[in-house]
Amino acid sequence: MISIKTIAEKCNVSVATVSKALNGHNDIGDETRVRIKKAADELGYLPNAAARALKTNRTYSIGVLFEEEAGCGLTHEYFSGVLNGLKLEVEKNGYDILFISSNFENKKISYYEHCKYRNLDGIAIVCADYKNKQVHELMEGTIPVVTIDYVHYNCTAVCSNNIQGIEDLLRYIYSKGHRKIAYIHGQSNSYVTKERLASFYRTMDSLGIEVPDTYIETADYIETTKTAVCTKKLLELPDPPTCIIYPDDTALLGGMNVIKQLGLQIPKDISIAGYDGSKMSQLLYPTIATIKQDAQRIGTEAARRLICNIEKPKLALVERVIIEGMLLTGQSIANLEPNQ
Amino acid sequence: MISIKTIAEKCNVSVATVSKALNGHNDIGDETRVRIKKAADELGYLPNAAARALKTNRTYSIGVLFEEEAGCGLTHEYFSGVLNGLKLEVEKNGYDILFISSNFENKKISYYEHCKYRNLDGIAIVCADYKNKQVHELMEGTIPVVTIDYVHYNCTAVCSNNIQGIEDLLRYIYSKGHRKIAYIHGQSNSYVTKERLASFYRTMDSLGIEVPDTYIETADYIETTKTAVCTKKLLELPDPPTCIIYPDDTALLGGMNVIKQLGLQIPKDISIAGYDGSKMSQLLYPTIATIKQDAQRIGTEAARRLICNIEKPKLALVERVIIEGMLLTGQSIANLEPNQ
DNA sequence: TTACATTACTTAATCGTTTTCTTAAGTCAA
DNA sequence: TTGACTTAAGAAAACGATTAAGTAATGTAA
Repeated sequence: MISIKTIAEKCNVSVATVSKALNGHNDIGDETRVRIKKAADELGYLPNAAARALKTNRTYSIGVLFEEEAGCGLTHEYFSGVLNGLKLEVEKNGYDILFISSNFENKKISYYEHCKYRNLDGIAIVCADYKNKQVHELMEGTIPVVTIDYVHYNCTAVCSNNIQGIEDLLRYIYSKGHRKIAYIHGQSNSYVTKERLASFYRTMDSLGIEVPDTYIETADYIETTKTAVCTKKLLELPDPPTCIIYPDDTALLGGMNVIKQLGLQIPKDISIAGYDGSKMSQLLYPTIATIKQDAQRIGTEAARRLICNIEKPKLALVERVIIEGMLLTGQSIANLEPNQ
Repeated sequence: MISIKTIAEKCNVSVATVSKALNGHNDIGDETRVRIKKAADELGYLPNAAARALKTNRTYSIGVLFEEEAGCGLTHEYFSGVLNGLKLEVEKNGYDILFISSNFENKKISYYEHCKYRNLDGIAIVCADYKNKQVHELMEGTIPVVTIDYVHYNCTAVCSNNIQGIEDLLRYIYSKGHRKIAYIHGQSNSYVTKERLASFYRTMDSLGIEVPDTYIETADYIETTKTAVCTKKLLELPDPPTCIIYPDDTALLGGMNVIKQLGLQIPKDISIAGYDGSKMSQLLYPTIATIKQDAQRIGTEAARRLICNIEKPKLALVERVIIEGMLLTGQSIANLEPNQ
């Protein structure tokens, strides 16, 4: 293995000189520095990450927490988009990404312990169960953390603008003449759901529309069984809605199928909208009204803030970054006011 | 920081004794071992990964190559399924996953150099551009490698059974009475495509059906524009097919839309089939005939073989593992022989 | 009793870096 | 000439673990 020592011998200098030359210290003569750098190149020298980490307490690796509860996780287009953005930005800055697990040798340890053991420079929590105490231990520890779509007093957070997203979607639907709008929202305990639901009520309120309780249902994200049931229920109401908003584009499919099975047409008989702006939503027929979340950008931004907090601890800040989504109108919302 | 030294002082023994006690060497007395382990637990001791790696040349981390060329990559359900399986199995064995990039500090280095620098114990190539010389450098190096859906003389490979997959799909379509079957296949340079296409011709041959060249088209995976064009072209042939097989479930959507726009019904007027068995394919209306690839299992199996090769180099083997897919018949294939 | 094993430890070297403290040589002003 | 300063390099300790080699205390066989 080519080490600093090999170079030192070749150049007839000490290892200290080599180290300093390669790290750009200014107490090395120009001629010597050039000679050493040339030798390092020729020998194909690469520093040993472990040795460096041991000495400097910096690993240049970022831990990513990506828990997949209930089939969610890596296979979700939104989260993998975030991860992708994160990865690109982190790598651009010379860091690597390591997944945080709660295993160590044959036994279980906490996420935080795992991070300490691996000496991670920073942590990005992309997808996690925030009811898990271990996740809070992580956020309250001493390693810089950035959270995605979740706010904690001790961590920088990057969030999709769910409030604006729902408002935009709703105002668009309203502009097409809809007044009877139902909302099947996601699991009610999540941060994201709370924002979206509150924004739904606020926007409806500001539009002067009272929402009957029968128009609000709960279903899981991604899951289609429950949305199918809810859709049926909504359509069979004495005064059914003219438009249904789903938790996300995937969950929407459950409703879409029921609608087709009932022999109804979208958007002629019933309008529908999703959330996420998944690739698929724009490939369906008709294309779906939805809010495209800028997943990649959320990842990039999270990486940037995190690295900044790592490298300039004096300037470190607990920030709140909001990333705007974009309305995709699609063809799934009927125009109820042809005179407009 | 709690180190082996802290424990040694607390127990009045040398650091060597602590190290050996914790690592289960047998030249430590029972009473001492128990005392040391207890102290380690009480102090919340965790070994320093860097120090250990430096001394032992083992990092307990597995590099994953996951290149996203052209929007593919992490957001693809198949690949992220593989990654998920890989992650779970690797973690169960006390390893962590690190993404391999080609960055180091501010400059570019090769994947292989990156792996050497990080001292990775093994490498899983999940999604890569095999025309890239760097990928071959990786496969031909001295670090154990497992490849997914690609075979190289120097690496263990875990592949989805594409040959059987296409055969199963085709025989099912045949059994429903179809004889005029078109195949829009993926990019022709890939290993997977070659297998599928060959299997298509072989199966048709063994069924005694001659395939007109006009029934074979090329499109990209995931991409819908080209499949839309091809579908139109196929349907306008003087003697159009009764069934079209698409590169994958996503690319199929492009064709599906064209079909609907032409006012045709699936499967009454035209039958279609996909590949992958994506979640979405079974949520569409009608549900799609497709081959479900066992992505998670492919990941698990890859991890298992890789770790085996790492830990027992004497038994290390270049293996070829084939993972079977499963036919999902769906409702998208018309029954042309009602008497059957 | 001697010689040799066995047991249960300790000593010390080592992995590849970084960094503080020295040191030697050269420069320059008084 | 002397002392102070600057520059360019080296020596050595340190990071936290592992491990080969050494050592004392005990047991045991001839």
